Amino acid sequence: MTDLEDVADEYDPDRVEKAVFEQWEATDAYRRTKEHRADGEQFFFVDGPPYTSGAAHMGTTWNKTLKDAYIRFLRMQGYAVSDRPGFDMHGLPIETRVEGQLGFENKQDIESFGEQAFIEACKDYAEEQLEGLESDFKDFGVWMDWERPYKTIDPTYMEAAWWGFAQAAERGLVEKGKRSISQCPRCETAIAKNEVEYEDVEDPSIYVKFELIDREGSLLIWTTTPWTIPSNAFIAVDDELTYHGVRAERAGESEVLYVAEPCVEHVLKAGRYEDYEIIEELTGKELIGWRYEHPLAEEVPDHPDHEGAKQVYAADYVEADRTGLVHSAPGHGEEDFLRGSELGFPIFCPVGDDGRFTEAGGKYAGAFVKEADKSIIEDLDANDALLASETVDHSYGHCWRCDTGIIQIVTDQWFITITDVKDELLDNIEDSEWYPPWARDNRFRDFVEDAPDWNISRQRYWGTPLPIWTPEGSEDDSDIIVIATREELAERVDQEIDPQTVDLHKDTVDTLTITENGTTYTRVPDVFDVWLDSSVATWGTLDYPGETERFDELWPADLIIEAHDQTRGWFWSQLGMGTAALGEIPYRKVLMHGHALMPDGRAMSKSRDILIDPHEAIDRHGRDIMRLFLLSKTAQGDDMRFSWDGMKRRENHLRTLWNVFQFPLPYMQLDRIDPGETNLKDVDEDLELIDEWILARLQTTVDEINTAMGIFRQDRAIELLLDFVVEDVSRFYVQTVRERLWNDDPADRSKLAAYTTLCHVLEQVTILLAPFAPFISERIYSIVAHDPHLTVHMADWPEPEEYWEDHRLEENIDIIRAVEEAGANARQTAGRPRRWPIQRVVVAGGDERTIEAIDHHRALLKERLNVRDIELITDETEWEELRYSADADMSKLGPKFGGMAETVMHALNDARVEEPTIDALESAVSDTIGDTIELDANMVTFVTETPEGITGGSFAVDGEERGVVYIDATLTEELESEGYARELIRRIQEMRKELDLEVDTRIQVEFTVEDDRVDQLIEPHLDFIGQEVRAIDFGSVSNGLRRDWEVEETTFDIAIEPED
RNA sequence: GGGCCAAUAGCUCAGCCAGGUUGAGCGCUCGGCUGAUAACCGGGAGGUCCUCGGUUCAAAUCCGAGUUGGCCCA
Repeated sequence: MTDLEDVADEYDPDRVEKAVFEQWEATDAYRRTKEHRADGEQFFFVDGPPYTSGAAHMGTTWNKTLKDAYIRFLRMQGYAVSDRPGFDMHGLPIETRVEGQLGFENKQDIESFGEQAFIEACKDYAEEQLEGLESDFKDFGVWMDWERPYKTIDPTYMEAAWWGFAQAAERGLVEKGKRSISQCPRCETAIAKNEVEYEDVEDPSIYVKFELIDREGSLLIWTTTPWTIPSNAFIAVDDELTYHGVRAERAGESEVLYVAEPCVEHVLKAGRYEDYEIIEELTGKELIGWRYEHPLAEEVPDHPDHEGAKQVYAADYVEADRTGLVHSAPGHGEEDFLRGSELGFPIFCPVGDDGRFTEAGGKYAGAFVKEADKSIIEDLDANDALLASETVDHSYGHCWRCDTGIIQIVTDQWFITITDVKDELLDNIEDSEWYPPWARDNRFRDFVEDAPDWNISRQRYWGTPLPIWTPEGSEDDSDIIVIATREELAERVDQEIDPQTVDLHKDTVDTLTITENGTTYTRVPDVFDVWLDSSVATWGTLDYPGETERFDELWPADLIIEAHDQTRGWFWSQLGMGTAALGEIPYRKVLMHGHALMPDGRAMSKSRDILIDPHEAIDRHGRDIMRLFLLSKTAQGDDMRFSWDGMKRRENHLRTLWNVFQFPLPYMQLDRIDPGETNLKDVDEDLELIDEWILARLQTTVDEINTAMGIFRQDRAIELLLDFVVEDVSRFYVQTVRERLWNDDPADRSKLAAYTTLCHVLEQVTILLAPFAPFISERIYSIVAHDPHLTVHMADWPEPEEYWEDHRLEENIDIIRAVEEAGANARQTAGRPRRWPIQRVVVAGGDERTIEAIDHHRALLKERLNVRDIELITDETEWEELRYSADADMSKLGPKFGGMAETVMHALNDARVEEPTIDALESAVSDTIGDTIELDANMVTFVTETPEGITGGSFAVDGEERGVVYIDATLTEELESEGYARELIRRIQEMRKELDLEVDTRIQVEFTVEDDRVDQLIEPHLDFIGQEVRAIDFGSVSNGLRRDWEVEETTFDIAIEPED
C-alpha cells in the first residue's frame, strides 16, 4: 500500500494533479494503457483537426475533453482505440497572420518576398501554433498520441488529399469552369461560401433609370452595388407579376417609369415625386423583349452590347420588392450568372482579382470597386439615370479571415461537382448515426440538399497544391492529368525526384512538368481550399494511400466528435469527399456538441475579449474540476454556459469524494488494514445490512451509468455517479459505519467488513469517474484498489454484479431514510436534538411494503433516530387523532367531472376525514362544493394527515405518501442520564479537536458539573464516556486545556491533557 | 429573409415524445448539529412553465402565430 501519510490532507487539486502527472510520466502510463488494450477490438476514432492559429479556448477545451473522456471510456471497455490527434495547418487564416507579421498588404508583397520564403514562414508559424495547442491539450490531461500527430502539411498527408481528389477526378467529378464566386479582393482569392461571414454595414442604395428605346419612359431598378452597373447585360422581371407604367411629376416636369405594381408607392416616395398617374398596366410577360439604353454607355464603352443584351428577360429570382425589376450582370452575381449562361450570353466582368476595374472598365479602370461607387453614382446622376441615392444598413458578406468585404465576380475555378452525386450524398447520410438525431435529419440533410458544387481552388500559396497538370496553352479541362500519389508523380514528371523525400508544397511542384505524347503539361498554380485538407482525415490519419493495411482494417471512422458549426464544415466536407472519392460516408457515429458561451449567454469572442480562459479555470479550480464541469453539460447540440458557480459546485463534489476517501485512512493506519489483503468475498459473512445496501446501490448506479454512456449522455452518468457518492456513500453509508470503525478491537470482523466495503465502493467509483476526472480518480484508486492496475485507466469498466444486486433492500432503505427524515423533523419540533435519546417512536405505515421495510430494519432505524423503541402500527385506526385526506387521480376525475374536476381535486386535497372511506370523502367534498358529488374508489388514494397538536409528520418516497411518524418526547431519568453523558462526550471531543490530537491519542480528563443531580446522572456512564473520548482516567488535570461549557441549565467545567 | 435548437424557481436543469395537482440540485433564509467532511440535518420563502391564440373536460406538455438567444444558410 502506498504511504498513507502522503495523501492524508485536504483536497488540493493542484497537488493531486501534479502528483498524478509525475506518476504517469514515471510509469509510462499512457503507453502501457494502450498496450494493455492492444489486442482488443479495434475502435477507429478520428480527431477533427483544430486549426493551428491561436491558443486553446473554452470551446476547443470542451471538445478535446469530450474526446478524451470517450477515448478513455472506450479503452476501459476493452477497445483498442485509435487516438492520433490532428492539426489543420494550411490555409488563408495562417497566410493572413503571417502577412500581418511581415507587414504585407497584398499579393505583390508576397511575390517580392519570394514564394518559397513565404511558405517557410507559414510553416514555421503553423508549427509554433501547434506547439502551443499541444501543450495546452496535454495540460488538460488529454491522452492522445502526441508523439505522432497527423499534420495536414506533411507530404504523407497531402498525398491523401491528392489521392482523394484523383479518385473524384476518376469518377468524372472534377471540372474547371466559370462561376460566380465570392472573392476576397485583399487576399485575391476565391473563398468558399461557407467562409463568408455576414455583418451589418452601410452601403449605397440607389434607384437607377434605364431609358427605354422604343417607347417613352424608363425601367427602374434598385441596387446596393453601383459598381456592377457597368456590367449590366439585361433586366429581369417576374413574368407573372403585374407592372405599372406611371407618369410621375416633380418640380413641374413629368416622366414615365415602369415598376411592379406593389412597388409604385414606395418608388415614387423614394424619388420624391409630388404626384403620379397610372397610365398603363402590363404583365411581366408583356415587358419581355423591351430594349433599353445602358446608362453608362459612354463611360464604359466595352459594356455588354452583344446580341440580345440590354433587353428585358424573365427570371425566377425577381421579387416584388423595391422596384420589381432586377438589374442583372452575369459577370458578377451568382443568379445573374446562371440566368445569363442559360441565355447563352458571354460573360463580361471588368473587375480583376484585386477588386479593381480593368481596362474594360473604361473610365473607372484602375479604381477599386467600392471607391468607384461614388463616381458611378455621380455619372448616373449626370446622365439623368439616377432616381434616388440613399444608403442602407444590411448584412453583407466579408472574408472570414481579413474581414474585407467580398465581391462577386465570375472567374475560372476548379470544382468537385458534388451536385452530380447529390442523391448518393443524401443516401450516404443514412449510414451515419447522429447524437442528437435531429442534427442529421433536419439540419444536415437540409444543408446537403442545398449544397452547390464545391469550389476547391484557391489562388494562394499556403496549401496543398492542386495535383492537376494541363497542356501548355490550354485554358480548359478537356485534357488534364491528375496525379494521385508521390510515386506516380516521380514516375511521370520530367524532372528527377525522390518520392520518399519530395515536398509537395507549391514552391516544389510548380517547377515540375510532365511531357506525354509530345505535349508538355504544367501544373495549375492554385492550391486546395483548406477544407479539402481536413476532409480526407479519415484516411490521411492512417497514412493512406502510402500505407494500406490499417485503412483496409479500420476505415470508415467509428466515431467523430465536433461542435454544431461543423455541419457546414467538417461533417459536410467529409461527406462530400468520402462520397466523391470512395462512394461512402467516412464516419459511422457523430457526437455533435454545442458552443461554449459566456456566463450571461453571449457567445465567446476572442477578438472582442469576451472569453473565459481555460487556464484561468485551471488556476482557480484545477483540471479535474474544469473537465467535470464541461462534461456534466449535455454534449448533444445544446450550447454550454460557463459558470464559476457550477465549477465551485463540482469542486464541492470532488471534495466530498476526497473526504470520503480520507475518512477511513487514519483508522486504517491504526488497524494496519491493507486493501490489497482483503476483498469483498473474504468478508462476505461479516457484511452488515448497510454494507449490502451500499453494494446494491452501487450495482444500480453502474447499470444506470452504463445506460447513459451508451447514448452519449456522459452528463447524466456524471450526475448519477456524484449523486451516489454524495447522497449514498457520504451522507448515509459513511455516517452509519463511523461507529464501527471507531471500535478499537483490531480483530473486529464488522470493522474489517466496513473497511473492505468502503474500499471496494471507492475503487468502483474511481473507475467510473476516471474518464471524466482522471487525476483524482488515479490518486484514490492507487490507494484503495484491492488489486490495482498500474493506472486506473487500465481497469475494466464495471458492469452490474448480480450477486450484489438487491432492489428490495434499496427500496427498504429508501423508506427508512424517509422515516428518518420525518423523524428528524418531528424531533426538531419537539425540541429534542438527535444527541438526546428518546423513548419511543410510533410509525404508522401506510401500506404493507412500508410496514415490512420498517419491521425489517428496526435496528438501523433505532440507531439513526437514536430511539429506544419503535412501535409499528399496522391498524391506523388505533390512533384516534389520525385524519385522512385523499390524493386525486386526475385521469379518473377529468372524464367524470369535466370542468369541475379541478374543483373536486382541490376539495379532496383539503378534506380531512376521520375514516378512510369513500362515503366520508363524498360527504366532506360535497359540503365544500355545495353540491352532491359521487366518488368511486379508484379515483383516490387515501393519505394520512398529521393531526394537530401531535409531534409527528408524514413521510414520502418519490413523492408518494407512505405513512406517519410520531415522536414520544417524554423525558425519563434514564434518557436524561444518557443525554448528559453525550453532551459531555461532545464537549470533550471538541476540545480534543481544538488541541489537534491524533485520533488514538489518549487523554487525562477532569470534569465537574455544577448541578449535583446532573453529575449523578452522568456517573453511570463514565466507562462509556472514557471509551468514546479515549480517556486514560478521570482525575485532576493540572496542565491541560480547561474550559467552562453551558449545557442546558447547568455548567460543565472540563479539562483535558494528552498523554505524553 | 429562411432552417434548426433553446426558453420552467435567483442559477443549472428535469418533466414535454405517449396531456391529468410543476420537480431536483445549488443559492437564499430560519433553526439545529459538530472528531471524516470549507461538511451535515430539519423547516421556509421563491414559478404569469417566454407571449398570444387554438384543440381538449383538462395544456409546461399537442397545434398555430410571435418575442428573445444560439448555430446554420442567404
